[in-house]
Amino acid sequence: MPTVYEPRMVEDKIYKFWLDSGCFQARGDGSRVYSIVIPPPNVTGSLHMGHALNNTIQDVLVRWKRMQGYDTLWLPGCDHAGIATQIKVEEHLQKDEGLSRHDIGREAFLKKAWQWKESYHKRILEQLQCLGVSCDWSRERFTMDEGCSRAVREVFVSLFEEGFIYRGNYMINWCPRCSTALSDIEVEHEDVKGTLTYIRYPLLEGEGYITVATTRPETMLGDTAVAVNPSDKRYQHLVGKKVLLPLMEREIPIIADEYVDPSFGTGAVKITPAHDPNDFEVAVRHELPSIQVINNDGSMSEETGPYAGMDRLACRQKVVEDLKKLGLVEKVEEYEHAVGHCQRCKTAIEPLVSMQWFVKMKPLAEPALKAVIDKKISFVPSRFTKVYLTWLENVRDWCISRQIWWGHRIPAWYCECGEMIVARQDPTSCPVCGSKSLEQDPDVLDTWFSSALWPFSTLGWRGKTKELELFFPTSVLVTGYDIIYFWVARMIFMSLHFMKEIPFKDVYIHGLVRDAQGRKMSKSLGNGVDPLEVISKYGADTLRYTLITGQAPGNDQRFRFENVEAGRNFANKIWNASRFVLMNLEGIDPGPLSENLSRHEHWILDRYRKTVLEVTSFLEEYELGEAARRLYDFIWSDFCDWYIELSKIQIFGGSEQDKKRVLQVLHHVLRGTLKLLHPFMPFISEEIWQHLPGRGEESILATASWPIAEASPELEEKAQAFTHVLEVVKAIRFLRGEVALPPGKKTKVILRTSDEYASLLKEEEVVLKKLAFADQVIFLQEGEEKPEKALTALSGKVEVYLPLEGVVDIEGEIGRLQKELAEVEKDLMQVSRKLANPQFVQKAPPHVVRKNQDKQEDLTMHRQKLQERLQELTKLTR
RNA sequence: GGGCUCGUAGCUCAGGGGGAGAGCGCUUGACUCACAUUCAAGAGGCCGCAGGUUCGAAACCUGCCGAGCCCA
Repeated sequence: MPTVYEPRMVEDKIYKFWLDSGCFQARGDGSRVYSIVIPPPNVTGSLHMGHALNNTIQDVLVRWKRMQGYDTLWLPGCDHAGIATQIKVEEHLQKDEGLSRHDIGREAFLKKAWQWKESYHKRILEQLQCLGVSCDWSRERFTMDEGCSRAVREVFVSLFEEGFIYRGNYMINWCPRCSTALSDIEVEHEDVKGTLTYIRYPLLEGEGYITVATTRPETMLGDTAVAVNPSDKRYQHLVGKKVLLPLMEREIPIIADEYVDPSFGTGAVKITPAHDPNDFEVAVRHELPSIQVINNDGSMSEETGPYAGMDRLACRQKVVEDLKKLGLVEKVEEYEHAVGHCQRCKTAIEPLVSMQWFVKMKPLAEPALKAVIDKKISFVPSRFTKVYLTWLENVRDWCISRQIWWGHRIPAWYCECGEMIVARQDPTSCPVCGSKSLEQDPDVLDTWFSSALWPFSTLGWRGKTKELELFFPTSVLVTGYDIIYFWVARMIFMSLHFMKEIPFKDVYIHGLVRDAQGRKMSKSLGNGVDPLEVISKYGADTLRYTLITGQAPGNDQRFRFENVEAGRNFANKIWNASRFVLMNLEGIDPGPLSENLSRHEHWILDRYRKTVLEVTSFLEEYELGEAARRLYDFIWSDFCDWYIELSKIQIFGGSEQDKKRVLQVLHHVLRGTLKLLHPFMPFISEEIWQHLPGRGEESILATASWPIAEASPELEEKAQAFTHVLEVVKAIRFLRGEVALPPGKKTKVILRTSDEYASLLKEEEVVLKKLAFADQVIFLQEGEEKPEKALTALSGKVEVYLPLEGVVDIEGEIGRLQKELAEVEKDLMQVSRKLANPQFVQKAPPHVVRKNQDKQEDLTMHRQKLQERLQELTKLTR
């Protein structure tokens, strides 16, 4: 084994080893089940850090549960990502061939899109595998594969038949660049600096005018009313009157509606039903006509007369100019307001009335709310419950038709007789008139429509498959908070409606991976870090470790290379600690632990036992970061810094029997530690495992059993004594550090203590010599005379002296001890004050009181010994 | 405007009613037979501010200030 861990020599080989063994495949043998369906990555491009985090979390959970003996299914797959992929393919087509999708036609375009899908799908698969994910590749799915498409069609037709899907002319969000409708949540609101233009609308009868304020003057061409709040005294006399709409010379009424906010602008607002969602609602209530003045491509419509054909923004300027000429612009104010932008292309959204397909949300949302309120589904962390609930409580109907080509085509046909047919099977003739001239709706469904079915469509629904029976509902969904609305909520209501069951029990929400400065990683900023580059440079285990430890549930994290290096160093530490154990185990089968263990062996076994308990319970609470950090501390500090050093005493200087016993302990602890480590760092742990003797039945770590630990007061007690020894070691090291003694320079150490500790420390003399670099340890009883020129430290009840003739600077030593004394006195004051408070003694739990009493006792003794020593040293200076 | 997160060591962040933690950085010393991607030792913090609850608050509650996110 090389002295430095080289992931590149290991990872591909190990992944292939796992695949060949079939250990990632769900068994389906009826044992207890743990299942996850992957949030399917988009086939638009390559994986980013967010994917790396998301999939690492899932892999940690799945590997852990697999080791616990569950029949685990982690079902992988990809999403066709309608608009996003279509944009990419269009760009590609334009760049390579200078053609638009309309130039080549629907069929040819779809062929290109499928080719795109094939190549990126392959890439994503490889990337996931580089990360080490333990997906069941035999069950991989794609949102547009045959089974998923069948499920989409079934769901669409069923919902239509049940009246949950309807088609109609309603206000939708239109992206002029993508030329498609979008759902409400695909619109991102951004504050934009704009203007608020105050326009005078002359009253039809008599003198005067009513002034309205608007951020979009060009839409006035489509106004069909002016509205005021019914309670607004300023305008009550005008309600029911009419104004003459300038430029258009149209008579429009002044109406009263609660929607109007009297404090906005002048308190009177223009109503443009065709281009504003709120105005649309007002128009419905007051039966106002709707005039479309902006076309789907963002140009002005025929309805606008002289403005027809102008771009909407150019028209805005022209309208204001013309109104100014007529003296109808009262004023123009600067104004900041939120403007909707297309999530995909960032173009400003145009609200339009358009013929689209919708899902009626209220009745579907209700059971989805109930399932979460009743705690059938839990969000982790729980604060995301509220995010989910408030959205669903206020949800509006979902526009699901998209005017693009890449996706599931809407299964609706229109006959020349006007009949509409929605069917599971493609119709050949009209059931009403018998005509064979049917045309399918050209639109496709919102990508999230198929994603909403993912947990059951991938398991074979609507067939009654064994997979559905065994693995549904799934155990947990792991995803980011950014798609709670898009995906989580929709999966829940679709599943409740069609499966009559929740899709998953827990929803584990993680944060975003940001750059080192805390900015969102994005293509336009160019600050993204490619997970594959990190993997090729540092190894997949290191990346996984970095992402997992950088994470607290639900919180964003920054990706910093300092942390990556820490992870790399950790991997190397594990590698070398294992190398040490394996080198010494060469040719030896250690067998089970022996009965007669030394104190420090009990100590490491106790530390290990606690680590097992803590790591396991952290995992149970989805505290993956804490679990990994806990393991880090155990491996680096307890196992490497202390125990391996201790074990060298017997390995290099003990009897054969001692050596064998130590190797048993080393082997036992390493074996268990590799298991604990495996979910987090699967490659390195498996590679070492394959070198480990005495694996028994457990030839593959990925399917080895998860360690079990129990409370053990006896072990704990035995281990406890050893911590005193370690304290003395630390005290000696501290004193050596004070005078910068190099480790090679051995010293004499004098310990003065009561009998009880003296016998413990005498028994552990070798340990003291080894770890504290001492060549001689002298024990003095209490009362025996102390050394004069020596450094002093206190470790509990043990006085530690380092007699260093010629090195000891008495003045310096006095100064140091005085500083320490001040500290001790400060602490002692605090504790004493606490204990002097009768309320504290009375009300605080007994163990806390006891603790403080002990502390007071220790500090008092400490103070006394410091004072004595200071006196002695002061005498020497005279 | 409503909701949520965050404010802890120089930096990045864990933690969380009863002795302030990690990694990196810094200082000192060391190529000691697993590892210099290392080892040993150390310095460094009114835990954002102000009230409240409590025997006890960095933690819980309220308000404020600052950073960010989501929704309208």
